[in-house]
Amino acid sequence: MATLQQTLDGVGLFESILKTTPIFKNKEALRHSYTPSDLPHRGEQTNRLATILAAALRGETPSNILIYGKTGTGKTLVTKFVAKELEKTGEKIGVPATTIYMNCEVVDTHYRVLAQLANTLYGQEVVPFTGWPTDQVFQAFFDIADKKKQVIVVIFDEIDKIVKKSSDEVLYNLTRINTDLKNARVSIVGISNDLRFTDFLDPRVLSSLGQEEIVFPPYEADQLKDILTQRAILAFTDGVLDETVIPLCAAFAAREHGDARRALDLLRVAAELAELGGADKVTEAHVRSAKEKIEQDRVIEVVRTLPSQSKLVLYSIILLEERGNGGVITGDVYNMYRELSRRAPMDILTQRRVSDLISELDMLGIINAAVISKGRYGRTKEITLGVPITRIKELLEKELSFSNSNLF
DNA sequence: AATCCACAGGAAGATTAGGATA
DNA sequence: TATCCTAATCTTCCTGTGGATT
Repeated sequence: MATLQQTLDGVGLFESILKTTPIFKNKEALRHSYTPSDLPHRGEQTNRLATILAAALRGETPSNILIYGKTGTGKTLVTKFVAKELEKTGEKIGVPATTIYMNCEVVDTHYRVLAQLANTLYGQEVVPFTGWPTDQVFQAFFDIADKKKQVIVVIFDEIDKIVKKSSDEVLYNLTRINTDLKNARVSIVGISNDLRFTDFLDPRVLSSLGQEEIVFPPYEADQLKDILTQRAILAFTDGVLDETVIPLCAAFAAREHGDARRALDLLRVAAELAELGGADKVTEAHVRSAKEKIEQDRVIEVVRTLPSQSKLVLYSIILLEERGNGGVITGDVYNMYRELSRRAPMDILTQRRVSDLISELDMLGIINAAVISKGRYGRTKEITLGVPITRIKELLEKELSFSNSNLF
């Protein structure tokens, strides 16, 4: 230890960092994936879910369940928690209950769902990523499932994704599978962010899937405060948080549909900023900068994943805004856009389409586009940028020149 | 009051990409 | 593997319109 200390003193780089008390004790406790042993303000939902699934332990088939709630309301956490408890208890009392968790953002096709189910039950890669006919995969899953008497609880997280991306056919098959199974029983838990996603569902699937429904309401500000306090005790060294920090994080997150993830992110990023700046306490100012940073990162990410035509439209708007002779309107943007795509060269879209792209950028919150009338001089959209441009401009120049170098 | 700009934004058809199906 | 389907993207053509100007 002494030699290490000497080395550091010699280099001097880490000196100041080591002198201050570290802010984090255990950063893991702030991650989304961290499962605390106690879930504040979700007792009611936990109990409902456990009560329904308890049927599995009595050897009956639990009702299928649909769980609704916006992002960061604890749906996934509660479900995973209950699922784990169910397996644990099942093992203890000798009633086999298997739970399979699946995130439909990743596992998003009919084939992949069945392959994942089969492979989890076999405990190894029996079904390859691709290649088999879908009904053969279904048969493989069916066979392994029915080998022994057991209840299989399949959890579809973000179930709305799979319905939108492919179809509800898998769900239909799974809801009917119990009539053919001799030993095993399958029940389904669907988790959805989208409250209206049942509109897209086949009514036959819906009636079977929605036997029970559990709603997770957004957290109130003081509930968020409790959650943050619970995590903060684990995550931080005592006394590094100003007392205004947690209430402020909670208030910001409550304003955005009571998202606990957002609240935790704010707290974590604020503390990281404090650490980076060499501060020994996290203050209100850090929370405010954290809010800005998170927002910027979000925008950067959105811009990065934009289709290239939209990027070019956005770049045109930025150039015009910088030039700064008054309000930017659709016609100007289109002329600039056409000039740029001609030079690129890229396909040139019609003004009608570009107008829609501008509206989409508006929806994403990157720009503000308001329809105004300039009287004799027509009706148009007046466009202003909704976010600071420097980082976006750099990003766009990098990405657009990657595909061609004639633009700049 | 009438005109008319510069688009907005709806409808419908064409084109295209990627997944489903045989 | 080929081709069939579907949903998303894009075009063409269109009607509608707030208000400064005449």
